[in-house]
Amino acid sequence: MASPPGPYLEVAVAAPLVHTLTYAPPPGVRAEELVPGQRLLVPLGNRLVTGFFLGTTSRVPEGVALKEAREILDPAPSFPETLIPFFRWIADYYHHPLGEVIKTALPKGILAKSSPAIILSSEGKKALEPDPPEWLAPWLGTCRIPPQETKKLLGQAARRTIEQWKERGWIVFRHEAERPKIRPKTMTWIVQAQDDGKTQPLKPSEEKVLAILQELGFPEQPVLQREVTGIYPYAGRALKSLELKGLIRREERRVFRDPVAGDPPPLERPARLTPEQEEALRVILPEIGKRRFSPVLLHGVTGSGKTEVYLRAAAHALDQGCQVIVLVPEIALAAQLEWHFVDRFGDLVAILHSGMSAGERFDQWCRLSQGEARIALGARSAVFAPLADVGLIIVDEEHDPAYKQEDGFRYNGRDLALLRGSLEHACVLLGSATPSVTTRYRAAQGMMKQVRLTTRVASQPLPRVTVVDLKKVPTVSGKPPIFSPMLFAALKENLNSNHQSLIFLNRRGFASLVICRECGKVLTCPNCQVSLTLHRREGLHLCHYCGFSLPLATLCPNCRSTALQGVGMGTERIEAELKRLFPQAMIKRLDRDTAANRAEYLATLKAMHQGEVDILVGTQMITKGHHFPGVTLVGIVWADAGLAVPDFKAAERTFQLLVQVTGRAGRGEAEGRVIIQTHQPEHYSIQLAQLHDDQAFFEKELALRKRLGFPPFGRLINVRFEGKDAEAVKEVAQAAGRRAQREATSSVAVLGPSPAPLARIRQQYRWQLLLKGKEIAPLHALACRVLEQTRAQAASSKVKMLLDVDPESML
DNA sequence: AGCACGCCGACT
DNA sequence: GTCGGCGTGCTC
Repeated sequence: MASPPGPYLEVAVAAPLVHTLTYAPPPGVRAEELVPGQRLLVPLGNRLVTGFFLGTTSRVPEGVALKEAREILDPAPSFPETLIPFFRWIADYYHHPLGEVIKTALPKGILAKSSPAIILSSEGKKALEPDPPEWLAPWLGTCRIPPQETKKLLGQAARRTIEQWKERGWIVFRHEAERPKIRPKTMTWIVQAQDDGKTQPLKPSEEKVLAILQELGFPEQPVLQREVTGIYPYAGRALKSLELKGLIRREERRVFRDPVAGDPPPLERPARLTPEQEEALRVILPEIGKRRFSPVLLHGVTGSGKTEVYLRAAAHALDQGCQVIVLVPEIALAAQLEWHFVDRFGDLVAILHSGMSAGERFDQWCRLSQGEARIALGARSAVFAPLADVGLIIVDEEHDPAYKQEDGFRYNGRDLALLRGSLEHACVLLGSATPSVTTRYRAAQGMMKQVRLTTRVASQPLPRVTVVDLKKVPTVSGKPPIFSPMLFAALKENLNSNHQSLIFLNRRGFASLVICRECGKVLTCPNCQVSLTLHRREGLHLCHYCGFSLPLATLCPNCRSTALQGVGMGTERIEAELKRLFPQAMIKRLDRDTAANRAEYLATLKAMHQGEVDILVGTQMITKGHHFPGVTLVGIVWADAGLAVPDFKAAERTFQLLVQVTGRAGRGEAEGRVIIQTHQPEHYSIQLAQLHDDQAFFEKELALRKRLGFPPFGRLINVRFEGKDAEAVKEVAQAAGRRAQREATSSVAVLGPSPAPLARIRQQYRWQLLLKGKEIAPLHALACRVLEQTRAQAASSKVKMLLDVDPESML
């Protein structure tokens, strides 16, 4: 069959294909009529899948039998054309198939698939009609077995029979596209019809419905069909006949499901800005609407009024005719900013986050595409919002590790915000009280502008911070107590004076790390400066970056002491201990486990706000964004827990967390107090957090990173290996490691392979191979070659290989 | 991913 | 001799 003349369509399908595919336009459609971003139904193998039209092309790849696209799925594109270069860049950078990138970017559930239906041919009908098998009888009339039933039959004994019939030509399989599950929600309105002058007799039910309509204000006002059926449940039929008689007209109108339940609480709108806020806006506003890439760091201490700066910047962008994207690290935090934006901008805001139903998300997406909403607010995936003229992208708490997606395609929302800003010539405003080392470095190097907010809005003083050395706390039965005498006394005092307390455990760590009871140091790798993990079974302390190990029975490399001790602790244990110590107190816990139940989570927050909770125990979750004016004491149980994570960002995270959690104390009238318990009071991240000296921390950390070649002075790609068979994973990882070593150049260092810090998750064994180098390009090249060379071996032993570009965490 | 093709053990 | 297991490789 001769191919129709070009141009052809370049299409990305949602399958793990490295290249895009080329199709001929659907029958009767010219390529020029299609709009990039439009969804098409295309044949792929012998099924039909959704494809995204990216643009026309005049060339058909060699040796390819061109197929026709089947149909256009919707008249308007799913995303603006401006996003296509963004998607292409991402696919390339994160080594992820383009179609899958697009699939991830779009709201779930809009991808159409196809499944086979059995169609009976006329010979088949003739042959089978006299004596059909029982299961066929219901379908003989229509000669079609719908896909759902077909699927069932193919899984049964009937399968063989069906295949024989197919060979005889009695049946054929026809692939039918399934309608995507998520569709616009519409409601039916009853509106006045054009009067054609004819009158027809009415049935009693029709009379009744007309009377109800009149009562509801018809025909002056349109009436919702649902209202009518609410009064008279059988109105549907009558309405249909009334429409046929030309007395009314029914209209389907699009409605948007509203994700913001209820009205926002009344929020303060400051009449006047602080001088620092004004100064910040003097810098930021001119960068917006200029249609040029302009990254700005907004470095403001907790409580300094960053939100108001965001709101004014967004308002300015709207005035300039631009659209705005606001990213927040996670939903728990989104709620706060969400209220502020909805309060200020109303329906112009579309909320996109994972806590919403697929239908709601889809609606919000459509409101943005159609220009009805002009501000997209949500977690990291909101960076893909379908806006054609973005003038401002705000990234709140830009340092937050939650911006990194840790499964599937591992992108970083903050980095993509910067990329999108540069591709679409927008201002990108990165806000944080504790900016990441990389961002601060960029600002210091003049790669982005920087503005600072150094004073709290209500000019509360920063709280008094005390550090308690856990090494000097007497042990109870050989183990250190959870609460030092000082923290215990402070908690007791706070309870007596009816103030609230926060107890915080930075538990990114896990039980299997080793601390020296003499000097407080955690065993670390001399090559990578990350902590060693205790592997009791193998009898080793192991580095999860480079594979360095020490024997189980080792002396502390720092002080030669034998007093090495495994440590581990969790919020649950702390809660139990608190309940034992203060049986009369109201104690609540907030962490990933308890927050899984949203109702319970909100109830705890509410009780906290109303002052009913005496002590709140939690993980990082409680450090973020919450404003608890009643809290006067913050206790950090084990500040160095996070330092024990085998991760080059451990010190940075610890510092950020301590500063953030410290900011929770004393936001009301009473002065705040913070007690930091730690085995390592001399560690710079703890000392400098105590002093609130982020400049000193930045400089110290930067010097360290420079020496070790970690970001921002170098780049990382982590090659991960996963599989059910521990031996196979190890073998594949080691084979890949040998290849990488062989190919390593002066510009790439190969660390490992080594078992991943949490070597087994959900029955999957995991190893990793870390590539480190000054530039990303050679890392990419090496990673690709190693993947390519190892692919066959990995596939045959069922080991999955994944790339994590710019890893945020090594867990 | 999904699906067909293809090449070896246990059944009528 | 067939049925059916899942390794291998491709999809415009």
